[in-house]
Amino acid sequence: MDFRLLRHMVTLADTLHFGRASELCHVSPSTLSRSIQQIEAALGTPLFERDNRHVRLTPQGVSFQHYAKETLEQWDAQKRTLAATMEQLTGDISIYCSVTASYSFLYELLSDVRIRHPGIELKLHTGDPADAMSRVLDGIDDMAITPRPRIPPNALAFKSLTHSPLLFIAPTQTHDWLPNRPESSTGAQWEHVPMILSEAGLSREYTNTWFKAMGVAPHIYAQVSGHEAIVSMVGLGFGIGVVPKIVLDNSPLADRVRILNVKPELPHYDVGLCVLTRRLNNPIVDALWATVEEYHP
Amino acid sequence: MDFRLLRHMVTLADTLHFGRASELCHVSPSTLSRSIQQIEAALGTPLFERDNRHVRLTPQGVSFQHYAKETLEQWDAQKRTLAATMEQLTGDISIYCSVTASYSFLYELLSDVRIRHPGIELKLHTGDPADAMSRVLDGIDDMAITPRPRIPPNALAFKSLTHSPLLFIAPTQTHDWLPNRPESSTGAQWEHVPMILSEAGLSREYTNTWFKAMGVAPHIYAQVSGHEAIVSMVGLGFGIGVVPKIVLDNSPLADRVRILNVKPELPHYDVGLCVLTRRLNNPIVDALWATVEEYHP
DNA sequence: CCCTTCTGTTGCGTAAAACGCTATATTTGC
DNA sequence: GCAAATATAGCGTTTTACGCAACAGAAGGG
Repeated sequence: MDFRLLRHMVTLADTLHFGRASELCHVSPSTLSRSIQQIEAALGTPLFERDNRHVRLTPQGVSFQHYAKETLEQWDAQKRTLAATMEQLTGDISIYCSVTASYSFLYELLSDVRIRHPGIELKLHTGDPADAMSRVLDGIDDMAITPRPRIPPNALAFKSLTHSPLLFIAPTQTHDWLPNRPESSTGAQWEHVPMILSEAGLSREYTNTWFKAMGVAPHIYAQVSGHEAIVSMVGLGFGIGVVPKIVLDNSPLADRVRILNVKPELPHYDVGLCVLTRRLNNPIVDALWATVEEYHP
Repeated sequence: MDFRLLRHMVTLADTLHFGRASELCHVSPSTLSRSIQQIEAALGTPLFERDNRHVRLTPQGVSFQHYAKETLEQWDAQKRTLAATMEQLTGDISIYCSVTASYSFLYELLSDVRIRHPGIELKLHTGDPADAMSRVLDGIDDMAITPRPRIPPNALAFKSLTHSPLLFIAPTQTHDWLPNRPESSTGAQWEHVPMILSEAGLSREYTNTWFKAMGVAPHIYAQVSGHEAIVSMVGLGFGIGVVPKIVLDNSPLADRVRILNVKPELPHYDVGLCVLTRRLNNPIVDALWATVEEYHP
């Protein structure tokens, strides 16, 4: 069923005259006649009673006339709606990040996006940064804040936002298991220190590498998902943790822990935004990406 | 815009896969691809983001998907509605008749029609029978109760329902103007009798003819539209009236008037139903007409 | 890193359909 | 009874739609 047929039907219902209706529709009378026949065939019921001289709506015709008018109106309304949404960028973007990221640098970035593109709805999902990349690769989220991986998958685009040192943090209280000279670490000093580490993710990989270089296996007291919880547990005195400095800066429990001046230091954390390369074809994603680029060229 | 395109769009939106969607739609992938392009061209906005490997709805696509689903559903609903109305005859018929007709023989006829075709809505318009034929010819009413005209227009079909003598009625009280020997009428007897006649219509024509045969012009006291009012005025003693017997039989004022045994008698009144011949193509009109035929073969 | 597989799109020849002109049948009004 | 009006069927032409095959780009595996 073509909308043109509906228009023909409505016009004929208004004029009740094939000749005049066909002029209004800019078609020949025979075309109009066949249009009506086509609708009637599709419905299985006549819409007009007609002879060579008179045209009159059947009860079914009256019903269908209302239906057709409404349908055509809804079509126009839909076109107008879509035209309106085209004026500005409209749509959702979901971003996966840690709680810390949502508190710190991400906030000002998104504020700016919001002002420039009020039509874009941002959805922020927070969770363990270790899951970030797989969520983007699987298309669960459009973007994610994540430490730059050592070998970025080439389907992903990555843009650094900030660097942050990876720090050892200890409780403010003294404990007998604290390494006495962390500024010149040895495997023996660290062998029995209870460690509170990420279950997975880059910080865990770096820590593992660090311990391997020390020649000992870490004594893992707890594995935690999410850096924020590490601060809490360290603050409670359960052990020594490893978190990026930025997490500490944004933690309300920062005064319950202290930074250990450990040497050798852990590598810096290169935190950035990642996105599927092909998603940059999406104008909304691209608009956000472009905004990020201005902040971090 | 063809509904088939909408179906294609909805299917693709559900599967997000051209190959599978095209199978579900029983078309080739290329056809489906072009269908989507056609909709997008009509709307001026892309509905899907797609590359050679991924298909994804744009915000506009989400909006249009809902629109399309609803539109298709309404189409199905409309088809179901029309199919339901096709099961039984549905529609309006307007019948024009006198008050008397609506009280007497018409009532049982219409009761029967109502039982047989509950889908037919009967609209009864009452008024002066003199207008009946023109209202049918002008298409104001579908049918009318009317005395059979002497020369029926050949666009009209007519079916006798009942015969009724045309009667002279007089007040029950005596008046000096009453004809003393109506059973052998002369022009002199009737010359000064105040007559209460229809403004128009067959009863008036017959009465005019009758007076012409008497060789006098009637002394017309009042011209009335509608026979029922004639009974009232005669009952009040204003003059002698001419009405069909059937009107008298149904009048609550019948005991206020008496029938004059006038000779020569007026012709009988042949009351029937009339309809435009071409309106008999209408199944509803035809159904009613067929019912009448059973009553009056 | 190359190769295979998968998948949406396009070119093109064919098939279908839609369109308008004309003729026709029928009705209406004078 | 004749002329004007009017919806519709026939028919040739034009437009449109369809599917096959080829293509292009992307993902996944060895």
